[in-house]
Amino acid sequence: MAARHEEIADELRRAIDREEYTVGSRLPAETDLAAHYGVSRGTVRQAVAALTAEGLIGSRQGARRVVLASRRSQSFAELRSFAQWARAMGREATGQVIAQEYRPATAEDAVRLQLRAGTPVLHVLRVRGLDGEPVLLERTVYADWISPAVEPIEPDCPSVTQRLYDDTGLVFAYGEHVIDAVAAGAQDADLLSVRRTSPLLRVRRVTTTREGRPVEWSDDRYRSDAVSFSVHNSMDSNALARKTAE
Amino acid sequence: MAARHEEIADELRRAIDREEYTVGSRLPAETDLAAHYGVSRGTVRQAVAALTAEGLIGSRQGARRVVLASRRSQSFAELRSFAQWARAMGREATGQVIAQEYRPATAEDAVRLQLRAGTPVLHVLRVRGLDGEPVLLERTVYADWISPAVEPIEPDCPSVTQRLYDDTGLVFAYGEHVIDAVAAGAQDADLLSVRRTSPLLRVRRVTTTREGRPVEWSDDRYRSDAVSFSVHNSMDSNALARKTAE
DNA sequence: TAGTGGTCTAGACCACGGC
DNA sequence: CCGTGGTCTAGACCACTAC
Repeated sequence: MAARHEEIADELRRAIDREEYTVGSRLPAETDLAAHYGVSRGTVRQAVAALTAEGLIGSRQGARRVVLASRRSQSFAELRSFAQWARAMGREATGQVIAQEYRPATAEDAVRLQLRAGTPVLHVLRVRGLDGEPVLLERTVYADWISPAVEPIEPDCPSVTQRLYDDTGLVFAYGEHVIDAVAAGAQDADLLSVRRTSPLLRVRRVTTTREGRPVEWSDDRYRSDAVSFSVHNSMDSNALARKTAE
Repeated sequence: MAARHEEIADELRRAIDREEYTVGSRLPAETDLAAHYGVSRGTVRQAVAALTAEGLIGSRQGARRVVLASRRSQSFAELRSFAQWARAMGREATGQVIAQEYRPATAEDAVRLQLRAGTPVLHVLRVRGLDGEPVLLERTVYADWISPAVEPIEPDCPSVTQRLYDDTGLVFAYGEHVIDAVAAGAQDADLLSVRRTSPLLRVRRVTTTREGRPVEWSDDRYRSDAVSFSVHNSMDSNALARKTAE
């Protein structure tokens, strides 16, 4: 099933969550772990590399690895899908399509989705909520080749990601996010039940397939009193960068 | 000097930047790269793993690696330091301390900086700008053990990170960022030259040493018309997570 | 079916850290 | 000094892709 190094990484993560290894304490040496799990040192190194990338443990040449944190950051799957993220928190995701229509791709659409300008693309305006409370307004544009699979989905489908996976086998694999803050406009305020000019957290994102083919791009606006983003950085995974406005 | 796998990773990054390998094209097979660079397959794999974590290339078992992007995301050093980030963009970073004083650590300070409540900690309010235009308001609290090195720094020092490295050898290695949006308060508006209630991008962050010891924590507020954040995700480095407000 | 990446092994040497 | 992690090698087998 899963690779041996993944099993070992999981066991170590669980041990840290159980506080068998407490924050600040040292992990056993690579050779000891290798002996304990009956694998070679290389396999152990694959496992601990995953935890290091997650920021769970730190390492310095010559010294034992140190446990840095116990709470795992959310998984990639939870990031990709609003519904999966909600479920992981024990809350119920809701969704409601407000408007849905085909429009010819603008120049911007064409660049972001890597298709020809004028190609009909599907625009969807969707409000999403946690336990019924609206927290997110999504303005999404789907590429022409995936639109036929999106169009027939029921307006109140709680997880579009899951539906697309079930129907087409599509897995969202890579994404680029640009995060800033905007004042709520009239439509934003109305649909999110906040006052006009309230600060909203805006995330503009492009989602692609595992092969790098763009699937959708979206302007997401979150109620900032309800949702925030958390980014963890380490020397190994430098995923966050500041950007100036164009 | 640098490890061989890092040299190879650098060469591949440059080749992609030069568009020797264009977006969408395939990288040579691992065995070919190994032969070309005169190293073993394992070393090549270390190199391409770095590019994969950066989101530059994608891979699927059985198929050649594919080039996904050409522009590299900013380096970790640029993220950690406002001045280094500005310089990388060809702009000049400015800074001005507005207020600086010692206060006893609150319970929150004590938890975030892992020290005892009541310990005197250094609070610094600093405005930072790009080419003279204010874009960022930093409210930073420094741990007691680093405060003596921070206190004597000139109020208009453009790079505190660089000064601390020069003076004490301290390297910021890990950080946790929570990002949301807030409306500008009276002081925010005044110091950033924006109207009250303007949306600001807020980043609350904790910086630690490589060993995981907290150095400082800060409430940073960016003018959202001037700065945004960009996050790249891949299956390998899941650094971004949504968070609900507590 | 041949090629390719994913996984794993069993060694080796070096640089750094802690005692 | 000895233990540890960082690096590297030269092989092996398997699962999956592309043709």
